[in-house]
This record gives sequence, C-alpha cells and structure tokens, in this order.
Amino acid sequence: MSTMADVAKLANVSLSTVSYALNGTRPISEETRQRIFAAMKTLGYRPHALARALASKRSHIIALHFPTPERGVGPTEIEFVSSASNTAIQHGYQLLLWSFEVHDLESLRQLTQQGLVDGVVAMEVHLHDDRINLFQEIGLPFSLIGHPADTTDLWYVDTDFEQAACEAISYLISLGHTQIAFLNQSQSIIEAGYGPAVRAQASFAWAMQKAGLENAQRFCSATPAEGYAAFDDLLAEWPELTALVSINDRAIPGVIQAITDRHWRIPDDFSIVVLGSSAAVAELMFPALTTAQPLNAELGRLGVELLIQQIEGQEPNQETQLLLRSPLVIRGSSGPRRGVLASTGEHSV
Amino acid sequence: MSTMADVAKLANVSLSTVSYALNGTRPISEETRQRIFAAMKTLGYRPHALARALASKRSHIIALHFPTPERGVGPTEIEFVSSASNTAIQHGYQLLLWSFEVHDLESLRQLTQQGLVDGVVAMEVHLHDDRINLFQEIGLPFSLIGHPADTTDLWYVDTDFEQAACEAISYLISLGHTQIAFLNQSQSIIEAGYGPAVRAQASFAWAMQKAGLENAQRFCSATPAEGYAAFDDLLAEWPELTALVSINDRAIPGVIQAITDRHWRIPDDFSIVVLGSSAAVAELMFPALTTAQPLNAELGRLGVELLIQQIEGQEPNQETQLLLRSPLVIRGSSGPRRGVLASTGEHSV
DNA sequence: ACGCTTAGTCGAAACGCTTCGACTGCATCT
DNA sequence: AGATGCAGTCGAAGCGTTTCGACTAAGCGT
Repeated sequence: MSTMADVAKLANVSLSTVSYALNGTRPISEETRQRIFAAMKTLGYRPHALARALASKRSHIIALHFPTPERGVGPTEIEFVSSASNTAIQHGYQLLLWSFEVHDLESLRQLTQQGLVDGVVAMEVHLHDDRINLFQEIGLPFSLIGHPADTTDLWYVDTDFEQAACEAISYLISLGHTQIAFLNQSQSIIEAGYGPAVRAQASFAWAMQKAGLENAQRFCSATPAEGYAAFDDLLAEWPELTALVSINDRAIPGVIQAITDRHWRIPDDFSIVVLGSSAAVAELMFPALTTAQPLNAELGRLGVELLIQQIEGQEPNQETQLLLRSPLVIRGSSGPRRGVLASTGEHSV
Repeated sequence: MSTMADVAKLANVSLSTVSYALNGTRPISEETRQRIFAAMKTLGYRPHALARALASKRSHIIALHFPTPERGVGPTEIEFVSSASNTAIQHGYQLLLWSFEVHDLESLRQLTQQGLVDGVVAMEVHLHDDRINLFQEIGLPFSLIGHPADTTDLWYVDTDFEQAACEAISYLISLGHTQIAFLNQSQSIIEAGYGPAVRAQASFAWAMQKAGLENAQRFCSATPAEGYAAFDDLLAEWPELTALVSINDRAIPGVIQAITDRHWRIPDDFSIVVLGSSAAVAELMFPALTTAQPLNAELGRLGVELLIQQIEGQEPNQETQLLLRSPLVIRGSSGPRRGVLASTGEHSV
C-alpha cells in the first residue's frame, strides 16, 4: 500500500501539502491539488484509517452497545443494528458491535478506555442505568436508544410507549371493547426498571382509569407457555374480557392457542393489539398482529446521528431528546367487540 | 489518560521495557515486572488500541459483512451477529458491522483498503460470489458463513441444507406422508445463486426421487400473501398433498391461513416442516413450527474463529470447511399423515 | 515606498505504541 | 581462559497520519 509520502514524492510536494489537499485544512492552489490527486489516483492511494485516527485523536469509530435483553434476544431487535451501521458509514464512521450484557460495566469500561471509540450508542436503557454514570465519568460522548428516569443533559431517542399504549386503548374502545387486559413482561423485568414495560404499564393503567374502565394486568415471561397460562389466569379473574394489549410479543402465540382452545376466533371473539413489535414479527403470527409498531430503523439512525453530532460538537440540528410515535398498524388480530351493537357501554367495576 | 511513557517513568524503566512486560515479548525480571504493573495500576493505565494497532500492523478489528438479504432482513439473522461479536471480544478482537448490500463491491473495497480491519467474515454467500475474488486480490484474510460452488482454499462454515432437506423428508415419510411439496424462496433468489435455497431444492428433488416419490416444487417470495397463493397452486396441481417442506419461513403464515381456510387442521390434516428457521421464529407461529434448526450462534462463533486463526497464521485446530447439521426440532406443525394406517405406500405418478 | 495581510507551501514535531539492534553481566561449555 | 549464550534492559527508529510554526511571494491600503 502506498502512503502519503509516496504521493508527495510523485506529486513533487511536501507530505503536509498532501494532507492539506486531502482534508482541505489549508488552502492549496488548484494546480498542485490537481497534481496531488492525479498522483493519488495512479498510486491507488487510500488514507490509512488507523494512522489518521492516531494523529487526529478521532477514530471515527463508534460502538453500539447492544446487550442481549433479559427477555432473550428477540427477532425485533435486528432492525436497529443494520440501520445504525448504515447511518454510521454514511457519515464516515464505523460501527462496532458490543453485545455483552447490560450490567457488565467492567467490560464496558475496559473497551471504552482503549481509546478506540469516539462514542457509544447504548440500547436497552433502564430507568436507572449505570452505564450513563460510567460514560459521564470517563467523559465519553454517548447517546441512548431508550431513556432513563432522569434525562437531564442526556441525548436520546426512544419510542413513545405511553402514546402507543393510549392509542391502542382508544382504538380498542372505539371498537366497543370495554374489558381490556394488559399483558406485560415478567415481573423481574419491570423491577429491573426496563423502561418500555414500565411506561406502557403505567400508561395503560392511567388510560383505563381515565376511561372509567377496569385495569386488568398480568406479568408474563416471554414464552408461549407462560402466555397460555397468563391468558387463562386473566380470564379466570375477568371473564368478560374481549381484548388484550400486550408488550410481550413472544408470549402471544400461547395466547392465541389459549383462545383457539376455547373455540374462540380472532378477531371475532377476541382482539389483540401488541406494542413494540416489528412488522416482521407481526406478520409471522396468524392472524397477523395489529401493532403499535415502533420505527426501529429510525431509532437506530437517530441514535447514531445524535451521537455523531455530539462528537463533532455541532449545534444539534434537531431536538436532542426525541420520542417517536409508533403508528398503529391494523392487521388481522383486532376487530369490533363481539355483539358490540347490542351492548355498548355496560361494564361492571 | 496516561501513556506507556508515564508508566515507564514511574517504574523507573525504559519505555520499551514496559512494552515487553505488557506483551511478554522479551523476558523481564520478576522484580521489574512487579514494579511496572504496580505503576500501571496506580496510573490506571490502559494501552491505547489505535497506537498499538498502528505500530504492530494488527488492528485486532474484524468486520462482519452482514448484507441485508434479498428476501428482506429477517428475524432469524440476529443470532449470528451477537454471537460473532461476543466471540471476537473473547479473543481480543473487535467486531465491526458492515451491512450494505452484497453487490456493493465498491464500498467493500474502500472499507477494506483503509487498513482498519485485519479480516472479514462474509455472510449471505452466493454460489458465485465476487467478494471472494476481491478479498483474494487485496490479500485480506476472510472467512465465510455460507459457501460458494468452488470452495478451493476457502475457509468457511455453513449449515448443511442438504442434510436438513433429507432429514425433513425422511421424517415426513416415516410419518406416512408420500405426497410432499417443497416451497422454495423466489425464483430470482435461486437464480442469483443463493446457496441454501439452491442446495435445499436440489437435495429435496434428489431425496424424493430416491424414495420413488414425486417432486412437487414451487417458488415463492417471502410474504404471507405469496405463501397463500403458492399453497393454492400446489394443491391445484397435486391435490393429494399432505405435507410441505419449506425454506421460506416468512411465507408460512400465508400457508397456515390457506390451510385453515380449507377447514383443515395442522398437523392432523397437513404437516409443515421448515428448514433454516431459528427457534425464536418457529415459536412465534401457531402451531409452533417443526424445523430443521440451524445452529446460528455456532455459525457466528465458528466464522469468527476461523477468521482469527487465519489472521494469526495458526495451524487450524479444526477443519476449515465445516458443514453443521441442523437438528430436527419437532414442534406442533407436523404429525402422522391423515388416515395413515389405512393407506400406506399408495401414491400415483 | 511601507508595513500588513493572505494564499500557498514546507519541515518537523507530535500521536502512543512495537520492535530491532545493541549492550551488560553472569552462567555455561570446551 | 576464552568463547558462547541467554536473561534483562535501553535507545532509537519506525507505523502513516495531522497539525503547528515559519517562510515566501504577492496583493493591498495609505
């Protein structure tokens, strides 16, 4: 591989001139610029990223901390990743993938202190997330996909799960449903402070209360078997249930089976709306799920862009705390309440 | 951040001695080693990855070329990625993610010639894959997840789709099925030379012929709607069909719906076996799919390990061309042929 | 005609490491 | 006793860039 020195020699200029020509750091006469670029071309010169990084103290490498979620690595997560990588490359950065678990602060500290990365995008943010302290302590730029309880001075982008929950409920109510349950993630995940689950749950409770409806909730780990059991439990307690909102897509196949085993049909006898699932997942189920569908690719893109703006010390060209709506995509799993025409508005406490 | 020079000064040795102590490149007396490590500790010294990389001509960074598949980015793919990243880190490497498309050789050339990466793991390998020539021309170490038609001198790991297809067929035959169809990916993907689809198809044809059965095949793009249509077509041509083998998981929901619309039940009236889907996907469907389930995490790990062995010029501690079986995991979508006891072995041509 | 700015260029010093060659003792071999 | 070898250490020359200070020549206002 040829170096800048080779180019300089061939173009008959000094090494630093080549650098200035390449980066536009200082003015260069049109004529020498031509000569230099010609020389680069004949030599097939490519700047050496590592050397550049070392000298400029900017590696143009960022990391995506993509911890395997407690609920298991799910099919929804991939969209972030490729979108983030593409965005990074478009901006002249490279994206490293770190996928050790959230609480492995020691690994995180080691990797960040090697001077390799200019910044980190952190996913799977919890309400209290120690990684934030770590980054601040080290003085490393970072952005978040997700957000903690205290968002002072943080740059983040997240799905607005509160909006998603409210919209799902309004939609179901508009279809005549009044007995609606919320199927959450497992209790331990809530207790660990996993934002989406906590916020969706709170928002569900609030919206139901505001609508004067009963708040039926159930924790559930992310397996079909648990989904099945959870559905039975919910129905035992609230036999009039006609609809379910869930943020736990991996439990849904169990719910569907439980419904089928009752000889009910979806959506004629029972409606399901899922929060936070990607289209790819929603369309694997039968019937395809109605979802409040997060803009995952957007999240990945914005997370990276926020980080890069921070690294480059730009004035942000947008808000630095973004909540993205997740549009409700209506598919086969939801419909009007059974017999809705005959019985609007009657619900017991 | 402190540097090796600081450590050297504090420990009262020369800079190079610190380097030798750190890397074990030359013998160092126990006493000075102690002093050096103590100094590192009090200074909180961390070696600077970029500087090390520049001096040693080894970045300890590898890239995973993870192109978005033609069939769309699917839920199955994520397992590779986090497994690859973790493996890399365990071996002291960092994993970059490149997710531009397979045929974007120009991007690939640019990124590989920056001197940033020590090697590349390439996914989504086609029967004729230009990336291989590119890597060989540049002289960059690489390994493949997947394999092309000509495997001379290549280091790769792949799922054995031929085994998977055969095993699926044997299994179905053992359940009494004799009219079995193969639901492929779309024709354009086959024509592009996408290995898994081509091999599974060929293997299906071969195994059916060997069993004296008819070879019913259909192309199908990766959507439920196409799956629905494809199933209808198949049944129009072969009305006695009782089972389906597919390598197209994203079309399956359509197939399930088509079956349900016929008032058939799975698996009582019709069996489905899917090749190449992860457990996460199989368990999203209802009934959960019987699959020949590739060991994706293993593939990711082995791909990275093959690459690292190559980079470090080690004698490979294993085969360098690996085909991994995908164990048949029997779930709810398959069962004995309807009325099998009364009618074994009769099948028309 | 004077100093002052500015465009255009050069040389050299970083950046933080690895690695080569050379040096000093001291133990070992013949 | 002399040669040989090895453990242990040092200094200096890279690795391929960026960037700082300095220099020259030309253009400008007064």
